[in-house]
Amino acid sequence: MPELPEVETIARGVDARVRGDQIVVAWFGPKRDLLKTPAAAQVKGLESRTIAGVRRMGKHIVVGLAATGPRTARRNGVTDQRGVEEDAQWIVHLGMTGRLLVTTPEAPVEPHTHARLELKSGRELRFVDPRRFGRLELRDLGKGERFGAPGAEPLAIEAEAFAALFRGRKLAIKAALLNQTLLSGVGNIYADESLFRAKIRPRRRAGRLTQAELERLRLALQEVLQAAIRLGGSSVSDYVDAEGVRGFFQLEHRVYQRTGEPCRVCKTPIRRVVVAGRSTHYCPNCQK
DNA sequence: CATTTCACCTGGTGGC
DNA sequence: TGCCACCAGGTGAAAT
Repeated sequence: MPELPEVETIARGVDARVRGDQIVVAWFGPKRDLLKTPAAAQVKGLESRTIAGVRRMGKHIVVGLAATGPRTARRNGVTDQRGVEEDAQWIVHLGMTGRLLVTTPEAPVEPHTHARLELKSGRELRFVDPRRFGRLELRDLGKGERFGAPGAEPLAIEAEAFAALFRGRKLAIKAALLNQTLLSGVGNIYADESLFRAKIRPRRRAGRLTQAELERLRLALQEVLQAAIRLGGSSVSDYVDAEGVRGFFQLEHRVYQRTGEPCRVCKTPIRRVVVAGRSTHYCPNCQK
């Protein structure tokens, strides 16, 4: 479900609600296939630590953790942030159906709730994921386990570096956009939407795109991701942010899941094909 | 090494 | 209503 804009929206929302809070109790459910770090080690790394901040890296949510010391003690309900130094990271990947929610401990526990972090403020951070394609991991920075997304950051990459990613590659440009070791954060929706806006067919070989096409693609990708972040992401079925609010970018989709509907530019019916094993939508007239 | 295919899961939808 | 096929925002392991 979540690609870069959805993960960014969630990370910002969670950060605003839990930054500076302290984890009192960490609980993990019986389904352990989604734990990359054993539950006991995650509990140990989380309990009594302070949340230094929450941010996005690629499609991952990085929860920065710091030792709770006198400098982070809460005074008058406000946490003093001075001296908070991240010494561990809780890495959350949402997979297809994962959600990270800030609730109260009394809120009904939804089915497929796999983790609950009870916070000192009275809030609770929950991870819910029906399909269990998500992953939870604890990294100890003291052991040099700092998390780094493998691919380039799509919102920051510049023209030359972007072009270099695809040089000499024979695979379809759509498949290349989905490869997280090249770019981290692009998924099925934004691959299709950026290719439409750049007027490039998804099955074109990546290495055959011209310099001009690659630059159109980079700018289209950055624009579509930024626009989606502004609208809180795309809610195709059940995506919601940290507060349970849906995004609105699905209203701006020009090809994704619009098979057979008229192109918003030229009225040609949108076509669906399978590329890299994923549904791929494009306008056969606008995209060359 | 590069690229493709498939398995991993649950749940919703639409056809019969 | 039930049953079944198919589809879904992702990604890693296995095969080619």
